[in-house]
Amino acid sequence: MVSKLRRDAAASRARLRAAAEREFAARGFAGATVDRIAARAGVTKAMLYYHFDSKAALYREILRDTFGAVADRVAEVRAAAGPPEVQVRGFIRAINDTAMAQPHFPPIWLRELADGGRHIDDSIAGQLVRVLGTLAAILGDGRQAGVFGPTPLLTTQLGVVGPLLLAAVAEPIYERNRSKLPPGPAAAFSRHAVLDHVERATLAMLAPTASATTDPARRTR
Amino acid sequence: MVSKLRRDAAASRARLRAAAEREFAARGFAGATVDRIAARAGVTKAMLYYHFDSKAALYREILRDTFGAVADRVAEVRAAAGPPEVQVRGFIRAINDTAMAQPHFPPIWLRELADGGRHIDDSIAGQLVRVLGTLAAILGDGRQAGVFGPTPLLTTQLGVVGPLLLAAVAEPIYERNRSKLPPGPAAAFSRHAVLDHVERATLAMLAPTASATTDPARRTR
DNA sequence: GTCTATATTTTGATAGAC
DNA sequence: GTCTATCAAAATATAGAC
Repeated sequence: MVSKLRRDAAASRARLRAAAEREFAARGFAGATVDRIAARAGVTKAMLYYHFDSKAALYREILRDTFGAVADRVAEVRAAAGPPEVQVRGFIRAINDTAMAQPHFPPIWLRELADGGRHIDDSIAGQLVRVLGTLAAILGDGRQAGVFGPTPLLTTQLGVVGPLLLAAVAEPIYERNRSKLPPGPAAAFSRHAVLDHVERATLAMLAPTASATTDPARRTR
Repeated sequence: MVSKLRRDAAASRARLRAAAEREFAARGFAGATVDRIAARAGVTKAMLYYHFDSKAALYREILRDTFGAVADRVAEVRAAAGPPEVQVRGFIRAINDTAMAQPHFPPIWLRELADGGRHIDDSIAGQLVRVLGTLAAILGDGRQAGVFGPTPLLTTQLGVVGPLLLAAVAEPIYERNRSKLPPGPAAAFSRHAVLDHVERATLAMLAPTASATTDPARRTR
């Protein structure tokens, strides 16, 4: 019966993980309560402390796995090689796909940024650096191939994740307040349109002729 | 001595307001405590409850005033008239200026979005609608003048505020982890560069030739 | 592995003196 | 207007039975 017990234990743990992802996404670390997480998972609070050391440890495990999944996805994009423009598109789509497939990801990332990265330990930071490192490698390729100009790494990342993350969390708010918004097709909302805008804006910024995307005050060319 | 008392009372209230802005920005509504707000303000918790009805009421007052200030600023941009492109630049700079002048604004807005707008009452929503209405008017002008194409209002807004807000909250995180980031000028960070990117990307999207910024699946032209 | 019951701390909010 | 002292609710975490 060990296998039975193991399966059940794994199931409880998985249910707690999923419940915690939803709770942390909806209310943030401070706003979440272990009571609600356990209730959402259909188990008791004591079970949560059997499977996880603490509320903070559970939260950090989610951060680590989520950013790790993003890092893995963008690493696959880079491993598939291809022209730099295609890899940049792949990077953008990897972020967007993750945001779509794991709805807890955008609100949790936004809150963590607003928190100044309070819960980011070394292993979580390592995943974030992996993501940034992959983007840097893609941009470096493009620069060497002459298809990209001087590449402002962090501006590029913010230009990608900013609109994509905000679109994810703003969508339900827009829907809920549709009556208050100006009517007509101009105010229609589509995450696909945001993704499209990000792709165009990013590739335009990276084009060799767009030299002014660097701060004029410190241009070195 | 009424004036003396009044001045002191106003000073306490102002100190509490400022302390609350910092506390809510750093920790969010749920993470903030009235004890810390009072301590930061140099008064006691009882004073906080003398000047404000509750923690939530204090928070909502800050939301209302902050978004109201943004709405006022963009309204000034529009009132100054000028060509649509200039007004769009002015809109973007108004958001950026507010983020620079009131550091609590970006983290609070990001958290409120991640929260699904939980604390947004009707009067706060009214300020947000004012901002969006002003942007819609600017884009409408440009469309009528033929200098803008079909104008996706919400995509435009997200393309503007996404990178600007994220740049504001990410700056200290980048600074703190500079050693972990790839070295060299490519990884240098500049909020001015982000602002510059947002201006270019937004105006490029609005150009009449950029018809594909609308979701292809629902293009109606 | 899972539960009930409980200990402990923190926190929002108030009473009452000055 | 401002403070000290305190209450009551909520929340993290654990003990101990099954």
